Amino acid sequence: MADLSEQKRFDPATAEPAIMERWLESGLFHAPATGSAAENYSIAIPPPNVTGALHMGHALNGSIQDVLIRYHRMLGTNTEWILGTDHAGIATQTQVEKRLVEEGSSREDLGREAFVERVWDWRREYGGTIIDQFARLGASCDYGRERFTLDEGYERAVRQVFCDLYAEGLIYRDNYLVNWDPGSRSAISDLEVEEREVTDTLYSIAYPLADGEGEVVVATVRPETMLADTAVAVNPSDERYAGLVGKKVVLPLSGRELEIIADDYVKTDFGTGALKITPGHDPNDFEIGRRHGLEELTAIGEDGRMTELAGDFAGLTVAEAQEAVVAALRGQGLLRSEEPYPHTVPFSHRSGERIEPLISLQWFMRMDELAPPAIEAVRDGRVRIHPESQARRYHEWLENIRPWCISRQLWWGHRLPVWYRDGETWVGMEDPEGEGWVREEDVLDTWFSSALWPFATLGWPDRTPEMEAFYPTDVLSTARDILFLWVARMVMMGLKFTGEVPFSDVYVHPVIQAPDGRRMSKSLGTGIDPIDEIDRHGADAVRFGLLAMASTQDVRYSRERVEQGEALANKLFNASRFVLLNVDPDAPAQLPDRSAMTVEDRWICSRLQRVVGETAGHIEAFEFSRAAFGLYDFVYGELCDWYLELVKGRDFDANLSATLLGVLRTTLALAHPFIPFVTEELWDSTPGTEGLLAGSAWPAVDEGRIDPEAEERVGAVIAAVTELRSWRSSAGVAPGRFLGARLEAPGLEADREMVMRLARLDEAAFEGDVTATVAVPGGTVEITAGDAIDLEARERELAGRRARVEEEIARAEGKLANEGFTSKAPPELVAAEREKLERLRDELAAL
RNA sequence: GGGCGCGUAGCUCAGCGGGAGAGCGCUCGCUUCACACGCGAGAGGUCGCAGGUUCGAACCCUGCCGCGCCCA
Repeated sequence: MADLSEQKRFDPATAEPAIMERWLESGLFHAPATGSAAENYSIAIPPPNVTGALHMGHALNGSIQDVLIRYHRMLGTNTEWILGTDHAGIATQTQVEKRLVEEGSSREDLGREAFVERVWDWRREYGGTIIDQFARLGASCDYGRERFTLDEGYERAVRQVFCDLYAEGLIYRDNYLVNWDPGSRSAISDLEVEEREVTDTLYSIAYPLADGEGEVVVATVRPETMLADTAVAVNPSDERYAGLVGKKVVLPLSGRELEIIADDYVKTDFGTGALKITPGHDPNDFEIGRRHGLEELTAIGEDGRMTELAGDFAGLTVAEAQEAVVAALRGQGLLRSEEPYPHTVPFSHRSGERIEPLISLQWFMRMDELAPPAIEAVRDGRVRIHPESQARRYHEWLENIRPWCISRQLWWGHRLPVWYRDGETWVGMEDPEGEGWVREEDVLDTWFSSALWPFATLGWPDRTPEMEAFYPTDVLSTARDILFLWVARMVMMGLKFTGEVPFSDVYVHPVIQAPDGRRMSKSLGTGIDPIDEIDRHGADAVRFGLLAMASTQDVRYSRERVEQGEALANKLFNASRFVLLNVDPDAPAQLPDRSAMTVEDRWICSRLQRVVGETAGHIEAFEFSRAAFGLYDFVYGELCDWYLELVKGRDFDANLSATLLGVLRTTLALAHPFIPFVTEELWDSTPGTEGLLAGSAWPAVDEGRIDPEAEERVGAVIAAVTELRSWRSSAGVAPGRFLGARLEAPGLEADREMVMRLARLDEAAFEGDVTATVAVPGGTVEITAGDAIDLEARERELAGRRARVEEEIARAEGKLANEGFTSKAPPELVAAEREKLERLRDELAAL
């Protein structure tokens, strides 16, 4: 590293790449596949979308996982962080299709095989982007074991799972109402649908009774779907329609007759209380239709245009058809009203287009048998969800689980291992033999393959050494929004196919919002690129900032926190400079005996022991924000502000050198999981270290170094110096000026030198009239300031202080006079209150 | 409509039964021999509102107001 005496600041931009290089070369990130999963520690990264670029969520999650991984690696555990990307069916296909359009070509022009080859080209060229970005963050993943959900081995795992589930009847083909995304021309799952608020028009349409005796008025926002109506429903308890159930109406514009049925789903207070039923184009109607055995007609095709069933309207787009239908109804005098109607409707998360519910022949997976074991696994604690409150949502989702539509009308992905010939269907690990087989065109939902991630990445279905060593994994860290989409499915699949839960702890991290509280999103323009932030502030700063933000609730991105991290890295750098430039580098590599240490040495060691223990506890409890702040507070509030200042007057002998170096090494190790770069850089320059910090041991807590007496004494020194500085400032004493003073406080006697030096007081110069008396723990300091003080400022401040102390005395007296308090509050609290009162009275007297 | 969560210093957030905290910002002062990405000292809050429980409530309970997210 650069010459410490010259370099006054840590420069992440020059230091980071070289350090990452050393880590990668060391092989530390690559765990040997030895030992059992029970003794090893492993995390499977939530595979980022291969088309993706690192966003704040990745950066946060990467920082969290890296803290866990580095911490456990330092504990000496064989630690593996499994890295990889998922093939992101729709997103990747769309990306490549866009390029083809720019080239004046298209997917269809190329044909399936050539198109898929193009996607592979694309993936080879750009698929590594996000992996490189994780490296910028300092993520200590196993870059040598990178996996992709379309790898050959992975493909085999997917096929195995499909075939097994098919053989068991859990995977089947059926006509079903699916969320059709006209944008991607594919069915998508419920979870890829996003509800948005829109204002449509609610039309009331009269359906004449077939017997000519009046009409039934129905309300709908989608009049064009009436062409596929197969019933009209009313609530069975609705007296207005009691006599009509079982009768028929004539469907306008079509002439078909529809039966009036009764179903509880219909709300009596919505619209007219009569509902047109269109099983082919509405999810609720579909359910009602299945209950009543209604015909499922289709008036809208997969291309978003009206079908033959629509008669005169055939060929029109949905929007055009709506207009035409409304016009026709108006012409026939059947349109009773139209009013604006705000409601939420589904949109495709992928293409952004409005979902068209359509009936189509799709592949489904039954979840009702897989869900209960996954519920049980969380209930009995084999999988623990943090924070616990998230478990409830996991349960609710699994308890109400529905069949999962797993087929997608795409070319990029795992093509279903299904072949058809005449009426036959072939599903198997091997392709069918014989002529005339036609393979299913559809591919599997990307999440189907992602659900196998924790074990398919390790070579399942083979019993590989990797499976043995790293499965089940330990922790899965993720954002809330894929708790169902992914986490629940991994648990189900893990239990089903490996017999074990895929991880024992799920940590659900908060969502980082834009500084204005909106979602961070590229489309809203509210995104902040973590790589830009790393360029500006350094990876350590970004990591620290994000971890500090990672409390229990969603938070707005706070650049101040990142700057705080930057400051911390720099502070540590300079504290290290101070130590390294002053100590005897040949000092012993062990801490001196307690008996050979001064009180402040024992104090910092004691404090450091406690902080090490607390930090480990916070990491293990997934309390990253507390851990980060605890580290910051120690470095600033104890190590730099007090210990290094206390040490400045001393001779840097072997004992002090050994202590300073020991404290520095422990502090660097403690901070390493959070800010790995700067700590690694400094480690390299610190005597008594060997090899890389990333491969060194987490500091062992030495109970014998915990020293309540030293903590008490130095605590008193700090309190006294703080009081004295405050007095100096308010008295307007020039900061550099030494004043004569006499310390009269038995408790501080042994440490008077430290108090006097840090408060810039001089006992030898004590002479003349005492101009001020400052209360310090257990006594007073009398000061002879002569003309050094601004009397007026001092008097003003003194009056204020007196008032504050009097107020506190009054409060304490009031409390102690309250019999409820003295009799019911814990005795030690009452005693503490009495002590406090005495102290305050002393202080007042001193003032 | 159901569920979860949040309203604490100008801003972003900790604290979740016994003296209101941090970072940033602000004010004053400092070339104090590691750091001006620094040091020291300060100002600034009836802890959303109203009730209740308790000797004691920012913290527990109830209601209301405002905001966010998830599921219908």
